[in-house]
Amino acid sequence: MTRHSAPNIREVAAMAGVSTATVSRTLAEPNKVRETTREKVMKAVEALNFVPNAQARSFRQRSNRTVILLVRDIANPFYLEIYRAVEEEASAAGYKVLMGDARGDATRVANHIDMVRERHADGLILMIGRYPEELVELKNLPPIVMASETFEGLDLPSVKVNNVAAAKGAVAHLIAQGHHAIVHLAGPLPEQLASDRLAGYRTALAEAGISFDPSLVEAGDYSIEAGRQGIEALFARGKTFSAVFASSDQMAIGAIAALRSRGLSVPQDISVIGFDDILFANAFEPPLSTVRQPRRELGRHAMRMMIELLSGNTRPADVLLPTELILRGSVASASARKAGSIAGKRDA
Amino acid sequence: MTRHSAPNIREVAAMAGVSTATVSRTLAEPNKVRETTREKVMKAVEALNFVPNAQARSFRQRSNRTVILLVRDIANPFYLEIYRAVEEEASAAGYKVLMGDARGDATRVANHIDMVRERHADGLILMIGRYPEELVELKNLPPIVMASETFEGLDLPSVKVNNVAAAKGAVAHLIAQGHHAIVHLAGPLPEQLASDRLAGYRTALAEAGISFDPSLVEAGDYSIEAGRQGIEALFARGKTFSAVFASSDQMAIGAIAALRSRGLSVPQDISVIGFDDILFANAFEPPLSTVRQPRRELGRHAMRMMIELLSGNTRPADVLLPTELILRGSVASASARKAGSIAGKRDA
DNA sequence: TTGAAAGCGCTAACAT
DNA sequence: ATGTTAGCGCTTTCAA
Repeated sequence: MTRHSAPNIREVAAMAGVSTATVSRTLAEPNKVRETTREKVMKAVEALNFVPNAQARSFRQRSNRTVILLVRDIANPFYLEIYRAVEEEASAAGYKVLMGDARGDATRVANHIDMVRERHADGLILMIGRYPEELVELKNLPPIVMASETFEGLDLPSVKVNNVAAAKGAVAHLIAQGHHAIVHLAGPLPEQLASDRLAGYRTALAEAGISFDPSLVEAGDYSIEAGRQGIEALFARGKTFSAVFASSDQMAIGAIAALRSRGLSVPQDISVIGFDDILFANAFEPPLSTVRQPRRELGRHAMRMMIELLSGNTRPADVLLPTELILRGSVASASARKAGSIAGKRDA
Repeated sequence: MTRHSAPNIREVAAMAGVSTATVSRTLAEPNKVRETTREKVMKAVEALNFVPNAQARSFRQRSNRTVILLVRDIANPFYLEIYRAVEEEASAAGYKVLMGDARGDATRVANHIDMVRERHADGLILMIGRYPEELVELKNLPPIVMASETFEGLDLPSVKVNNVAAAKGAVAHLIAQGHHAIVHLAGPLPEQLASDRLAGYRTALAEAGISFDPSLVEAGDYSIEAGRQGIEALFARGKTFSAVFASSDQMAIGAIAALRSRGLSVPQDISVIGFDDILFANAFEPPLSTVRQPRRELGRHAMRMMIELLSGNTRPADVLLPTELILRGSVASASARKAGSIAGKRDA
């Protein structure tokens, strides 16, 4: 005689000769039951191959220990390491992580917010740049933590890097190498993240006494394709420049591909700095100079803040993480540029 | 007077002056209630801002319309497009997708299997190469669909490409270009996927009358780093070769980086073909020749098969998808190689 | 077409 | 230390 439906807690209790409460306790807090009882229960659990129904539990407890990590674009490798860190931190605390892909589509964002309202998940870690309309009408916001990006004028707990300073540092490096006509491949303006990096770019120029030329700025969605298109647009407008500061490694890679297809090489003709330091940055040719974000820390903090938000009632403190300018082969000095080709250097 | 807890179906029923059953029906099957009733109910729903509790619903219905997509390594962009397709197909059918990362770690796989046993999810789409021990003891397997990879000796519904034929085609192309000493950067042997591609490689050699040299094969986990290490290992053993067939684009990219750091250039000195056609393949320098997998179709089929498995009781038919050899700049003919610049000193 | 009522499987007061 | 019991919010027979 074979069982076909999963056993429930009552059957275990019956077999062990105890109440369902005792079975529940044995499984949840084993040290709160007498050892002999625990043994009886565990024997029944194993005999019946009992697996507690998590749905019933989370229904009862009104929490399913699941959070949604909603990212701007899941195809950007930048988010993967963040996901990993979030997931590690989460599973250590008994949480699950659902990764969602916004793809710049408002309805997709709305769907994920609904999942929280419907209690599919307890909270939302947001890595998107635009404030979702759906949240406006909600009187009680669900538990939300912002990671990497923030919305202007909305006070949500956040963890991010100092984008203004990071961008300024990257551009200052280009200027120090003798570059003056520097393109900025920005994120989608006027989002906060994109604006911050643009501000850093402008500050670096200003401090070097270089006047800001808005026509050297192209906005895009951080994708390879956006980088390609940004460069094409500049050429189409007849702009000349000797360096590019891109707001993502993907855009930098797209930009380099576009430059190459115009017969320009990097860094001999044009220097390029990206942002993020994705895994591919170092394997790329030339190895990409970039602003490294501490993704692991970003993810860990985001999840920790979420747990804090979910368990306590305190609003977690905002966190600002440091960046690091990683110099590889995609930048050459403007003078070397005139002198000729410079071989790129790669990390171990 | 502000509400602080979410309203439940009973409050809606009370306000609308109907039973909870009617509210439930209005929301689930609106055409089964009289229009006037429907209007009353909807008015109450809106007044109270009622959002049905999905946890209670799935608890009651014993299904939460969630499937887990468990991938080998979430850092490999190959899986992202698959995820997208799975997610699209899923959300069209009212399903959610949870993406899990196996990272070659058995306990991580076990955790995800437990999630299904605990009814956190209804089914499992597996994109991993090793049969999880945990499944052996289970008498009733949870609903599982294999995508891209399969386990030998276990009959699970699967969707994948013809790896033998695809690998054979890629290697045959290298041979046609005059290459004889061809390295194969394989996946983790003896997994099915890795074995199939190795078989294709061997078949192509055999058909060209080239004898198989096992020391030209290096196994790895499809990562950039694995590609790099594979090439280093070959050099360490003093092997010479003029072409590389890698079992993933990531390995191909790692291989090219390693070759470059040895002063060898691609394709002038060494030709390289990858597998997958990830987004970066085309932006890379040189643009990577590769075997394109129909990721979108792979994902769509996997999810459709899962829905079929979950709703019907039929075992979905296996699906075999075609691949396409994409020729870009990373392959040159062996004769052009002799004519052109030889930076490599290793192979005389 | 609608309502009454019985749970789904579990946990957490409260009682013993 | 253990048992009793009352639900969590919803769906779904079954009856009316």
